[in-house]
Amino acid sequence: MKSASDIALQQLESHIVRIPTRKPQKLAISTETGDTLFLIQSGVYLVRAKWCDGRHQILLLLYPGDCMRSAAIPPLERVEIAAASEAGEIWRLRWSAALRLFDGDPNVARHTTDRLAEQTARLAIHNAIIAGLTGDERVAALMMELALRTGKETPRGIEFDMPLSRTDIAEYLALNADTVSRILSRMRSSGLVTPLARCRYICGSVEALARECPIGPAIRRMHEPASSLTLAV
Amino acid sequence: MKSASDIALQQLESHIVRIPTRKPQKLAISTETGDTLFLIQSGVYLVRAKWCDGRHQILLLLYPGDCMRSAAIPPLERVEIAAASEAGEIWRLRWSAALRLFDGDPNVARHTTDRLAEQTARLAIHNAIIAGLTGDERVAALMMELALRTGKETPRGIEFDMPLSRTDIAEYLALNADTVSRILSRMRSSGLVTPLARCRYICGSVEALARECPIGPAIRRMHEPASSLTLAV
DNA sequence: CGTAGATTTGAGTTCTGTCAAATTTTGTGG
DNA sequence: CCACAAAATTTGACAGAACTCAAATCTACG
Repeated sequence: MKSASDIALQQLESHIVRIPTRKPQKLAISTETGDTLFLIQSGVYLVRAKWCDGRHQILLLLYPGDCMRSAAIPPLERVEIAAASEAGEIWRLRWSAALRLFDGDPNVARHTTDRLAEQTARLAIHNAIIAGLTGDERVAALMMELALRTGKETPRGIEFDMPLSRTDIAEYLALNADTVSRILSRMRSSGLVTPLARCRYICGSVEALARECPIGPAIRRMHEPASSLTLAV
Repeated sequence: MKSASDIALQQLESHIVRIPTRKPQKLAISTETGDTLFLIQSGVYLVRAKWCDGRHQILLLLYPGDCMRSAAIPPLERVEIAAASEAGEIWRLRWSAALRLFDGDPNVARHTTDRLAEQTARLAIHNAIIAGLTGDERVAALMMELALRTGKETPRGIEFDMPLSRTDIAEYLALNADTVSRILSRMRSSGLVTPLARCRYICGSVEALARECPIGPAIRRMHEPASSLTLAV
């Protein structure tokens, strides 16, 4: 069964640039390049901003199905989309081409617009996380996000990859890499998450994680697979 | 001369609810109400989220010309749009009605979509401000934002209203009201801004403010009146 | 003029950042 | 498969920025 968006995307074939990526690969987003739409096909990506004085910051995580419009990126010095997963694929097309498609197919326009609205909501909730939660609560929120978005159910809990290094986590959660390391040590010893391998964790109970952070329910609604925000087209 | 968006908005007359507001007035945004589009006509508004434990937080400031789609608001407990200016006007229409209009007039669709993308960029830059700047730098960023968005040039500098209370500022910048008060005292004594009256300031040099915060140039590009992001329709 | 609310300021505490050293992990070549 | 170097992570000790609590002061408004 083909969904409307599949059909619409076929019409775009000629305009889409398919970009397979490996782990540290980066796509630059500059204002000069012109307005661009990115469609995440597989893998996790980081939207990272770099400042004048060499400081970095991760604004947003992108998951499969997400859309990202470069005009929605603030005019910071340098912004890039960095591949966090070992392998992934991202599609790129000019916003003007997307607009032409939208004119012809309102359903695709709606789907994309709704996805972009979801990005906005994710930014807002991430704002709330950074602004209002303690370090431990922020890390718990990130674990929930990754477990719900990319995890797989197993008899022992939800298993998921952690594609972010300590530095990445710190840049995403507005913490220090040393502090992140300390917090993860505490989470390990309290049994909230258990490392299975390098960059792979298992979480016995997402409920326990949710109890660790005051906006747990909102994070669940935002990232849970069958969420009302994941619009069927 | 009528702009395209003016003409398009005329077609919407029958669907728009015009809401004049006074200072502490609040418009509730709930997921049950359905997807809604808000158009700021005049005044400054706060998008405020309330958490379970009674804590508040201001996610975003809205200025005249801004659009806000309720689907772009995260599923937090309670979210509301609060009037910050003494008087203002905000228009409300259902997203479904907006979509019908978009189908008929691609220009309005583009204008609205671009405005919503600008909101996303504003959220992202606010993220960067909260995540990476010190308290003093954050307040400087807020002053720049208000001065550039709502200020008027005078021989002595830019004059602007401060529609936010100390508590509001604290909720917006992820600080404590006491800390905000201390920072404002320092800014007064260093002459970066000078109070003219209750809730009214004059800033002698926006450049001096920009020097106080590492992402000053980005804030300028984001909020300056003739910015490339303010799209002419 | 008096009261309620907002703001300012001080003193002490806590969380997180900074710096440095130890330890683990990863990648490379023999 | 092992040894080695480079990078990432962990952990400790200390410092600093911001929070909490409390009291004093100011402002708006009836």
